[in-house]
Amino acid sequence: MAKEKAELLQGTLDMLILKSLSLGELHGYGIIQRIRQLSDEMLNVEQGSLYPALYRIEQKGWVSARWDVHETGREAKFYKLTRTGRKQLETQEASWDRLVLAITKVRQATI
Amino acid sequence: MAKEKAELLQGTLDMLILKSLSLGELHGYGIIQRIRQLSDEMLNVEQGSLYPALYRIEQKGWVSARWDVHETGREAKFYKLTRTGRKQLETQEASWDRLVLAITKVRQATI
DNA sequence: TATGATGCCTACCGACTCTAGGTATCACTA
DNA sequence: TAGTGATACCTAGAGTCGGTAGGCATCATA
Repeated sequence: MAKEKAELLQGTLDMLILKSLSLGELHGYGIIQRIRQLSDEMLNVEQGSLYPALYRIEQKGWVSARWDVHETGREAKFYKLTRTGRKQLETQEASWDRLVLAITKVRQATI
Repeated sequence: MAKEKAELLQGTLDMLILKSLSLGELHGYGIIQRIRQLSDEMLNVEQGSLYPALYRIEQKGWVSARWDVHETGREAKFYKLTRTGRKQLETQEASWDRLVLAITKVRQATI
């Protein structure tokens, strides 16, 4: 991982994928680019992390996939958020917020 | 895990332990209590998570340990942040801040 | 022609947290 | 006095997940 890239914590990748798909259908490689772009280059998801994650997420029914050809003429596998996936995204965002809040409390402690 | 407890993400436990020790020497069981208390009961560290984590952290030289008797008359193993540990805490807090910032950016995206 | 970007995938590793057990002491209560 | 819950330590094993490293194909560009 490049020196300036923030490393992902286990459990955050799913949320990032779901979030990027909530903005519209995307193929795998595009998810990586979207996350990198939206995070101002701070987050770099490795392909070896993404594809297994997509598989897991699809198994859980949070996304649906189909092969298609995009405007450049290349084939790619497009993923789309399902209704369940959208709910899951909300759940994960809420958990994230709780965790950030809790950790903030601990860090503010000065006793 | 109780329904209202936020689950820990892998990688956050070290920071919480180091932070709680930065407020003063503590024994293992006390670390759990301090984290729970400081987080307003939102974070509950399991013993099976804590003790191995303390061992790892001690191996890395971030804390030093000694057996002692505390005011209640009971024996306990007291942990103290080392200079290296304090540096590590700063590093981990900075990483955490970067990650939170990056994820916030992604989540704010609306395209 | 070759290199880099795009696009997909898998196998294996390493790190970490949790569950579930075990042991012992102490205070309190039925 | 027997039992229970809190305090205090520990370990083994399982499961999850992200990263590394590899492979393959296409396309544009140098």
